[in-house]
Amino acid sequence: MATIKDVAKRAGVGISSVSRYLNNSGYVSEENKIKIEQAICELNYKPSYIARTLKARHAYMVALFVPTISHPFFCKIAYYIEHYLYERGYKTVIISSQNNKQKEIELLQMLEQNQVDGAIFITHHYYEKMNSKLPLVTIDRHLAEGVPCITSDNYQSTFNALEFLYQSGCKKIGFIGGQPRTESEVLYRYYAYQEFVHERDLPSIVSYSDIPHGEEYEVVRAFFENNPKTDGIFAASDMLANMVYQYATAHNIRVPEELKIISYDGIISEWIQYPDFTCVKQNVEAMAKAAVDVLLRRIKGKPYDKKTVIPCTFVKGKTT
Amino acid sequence: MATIKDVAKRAGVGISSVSRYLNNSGYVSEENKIKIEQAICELNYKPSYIARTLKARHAYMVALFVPTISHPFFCKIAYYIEHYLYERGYKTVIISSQNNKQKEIELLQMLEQNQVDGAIFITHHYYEKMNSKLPLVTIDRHLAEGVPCITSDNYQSTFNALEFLYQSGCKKIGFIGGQPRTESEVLYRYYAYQEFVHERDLPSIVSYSDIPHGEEYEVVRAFFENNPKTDGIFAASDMLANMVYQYATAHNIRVPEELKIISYDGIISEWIQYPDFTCVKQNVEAMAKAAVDVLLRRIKGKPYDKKTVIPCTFVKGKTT
DNA sequence: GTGAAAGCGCTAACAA
DNA sequence: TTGTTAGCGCTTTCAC
Repeated sequence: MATIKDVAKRAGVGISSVSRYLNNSGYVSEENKIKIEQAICELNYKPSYIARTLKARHAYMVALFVPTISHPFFCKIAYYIEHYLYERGYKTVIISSQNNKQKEIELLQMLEQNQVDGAIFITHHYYEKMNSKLPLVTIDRHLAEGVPCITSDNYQSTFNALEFLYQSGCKKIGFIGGQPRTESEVLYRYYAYQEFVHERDLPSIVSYSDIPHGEEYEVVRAFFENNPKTDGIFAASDMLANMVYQYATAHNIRVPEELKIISYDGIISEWIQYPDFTCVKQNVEAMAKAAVDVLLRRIKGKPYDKKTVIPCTFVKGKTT
Repeated sequence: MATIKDVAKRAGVGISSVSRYLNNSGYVSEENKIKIEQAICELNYKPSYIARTLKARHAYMVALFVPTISHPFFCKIAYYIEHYLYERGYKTVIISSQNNKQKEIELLQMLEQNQVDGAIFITHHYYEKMNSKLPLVTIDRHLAEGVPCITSDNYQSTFNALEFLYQSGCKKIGFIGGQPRTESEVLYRYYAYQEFVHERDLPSIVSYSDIPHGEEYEVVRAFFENNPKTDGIFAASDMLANMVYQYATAHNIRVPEELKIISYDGIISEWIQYPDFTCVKQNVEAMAKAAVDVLLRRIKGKPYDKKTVIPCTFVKGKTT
């Protein structure tokens, strides 16, 4: 590996001239520029990021913390975050935490050691140690006082979707969702439902618990056995909506004639396109862009918004 | 940020004693150990990864190159790769390349600058510059001579699946797959089909082209219009299998009575569980583990296998 | 305009 | 056993 020293020697100039040339800082004569360019080319020299980081105190890396990267929503947002970070010159270190405290601690160390410049969180844990000084941003989660948060308008879009079901004639509208373990923007989907049925004087038909992975169908089955006359479902995730549809098919309940379904997220549908769910689609790309933007503002010491709300899109499909 | 110097001063010892203490190398008296521990604690000192890397020439980071992280197969394998790398003390930098040459070049730079210690490739491009000296590993792709490759036994498992269709009574078995743009292990799914129908003296009914994202259904439709009497389908991916099922449902073709479907991958099915496809499941976790293992052997200069073949699992569902 | 020199925080060889 | 010292590759004053 050639170093800056080798380049300087070969070009017959000083080290700092090479450095100035590389960083476009200070003056380098045309004559020397050419010599340096040649030397760099001949030696196939690449400046060391590591050494630069040691001096400059930034690594151009950001850590992305997700509960699991193997999930439709998280991998999609990871996709856009990586994209926008890359566009701004940053690499993405992925940490699939499995709610593993140890990984959280390592992240803090990475931050403190300048191995990464900041972090984006999309996770369920609450971390007391994460004070607002560190360059953090969260998506859909409240981490701590002062940590900026990007979220979709869970409340309003859920409310609108419910209104749509109501206007379509549903009188027994159910809510099926997994209960988040911590304070999270996702809770607002549930709040919106409760306020909606209260306002409209409708019955509250709810399945809202911490659903273990793989138990989704069982939850849906139990829901329908307890509430067979439900004529509209708001499912808080793609996966649950699919289970509802599957249950309906298996029990000869016609969708949308007898049962209308609206799903939140609309991520899986892009892959399988069947059934064509009516859904509230989170604007994942915009959320990712905003997260990157706010984080880089923090890193660079620029002013930023404490909270950014991204509107959802209502997509009419064939299940309503 | 406290440095090793601060710790040494506070503990009243030399810098190298602290370093020795931290790295468990060389001798440090019990007395000094305690003093050092205290100083570290009081100052909340964390050794700088960056500075260490500069000296030691490795970053404990690995780059993972995928065409897109927003895809069931790639995000699942990314999940396991991150897991196993983490277990071995390495972080994962994700690069979602979109077949973007520029990102490839940056990766090479990262390698050359020791910003990452190695890379795992799951991508469609062929890169001439990637010589076998660099610590690379590929999954399901041939990159270049000498770059070790991890792959599932595409040929044998496809062949077995076709045999299963045949034994179940199918006489007109079709193959639908997207054609990889480069030499790839995935090609063997197609080869296996061709040899199978040749051996059994069956007609070759094939749709095999480079399918643009979103065009899957159109491809399936065209296939069935040209070959309406097909009674068995081997779909080279989850997504295509779903499209086939969707087409069948829409055209009142009963599955599995009139049409049997076997899907390769079986990843999406874990998310949606419907329909319950018979499928050839790649052992993603084992592939990831092998990739990490081979890569770290390369990085550490240990001997490794040029090619590792991971067996697939045949899972009987309700579409056959 | 330019280059020598002083670090960034750490490791490791070497002298004490 | 310990501390001093010379780098790792780069950036950045600061004299020349």
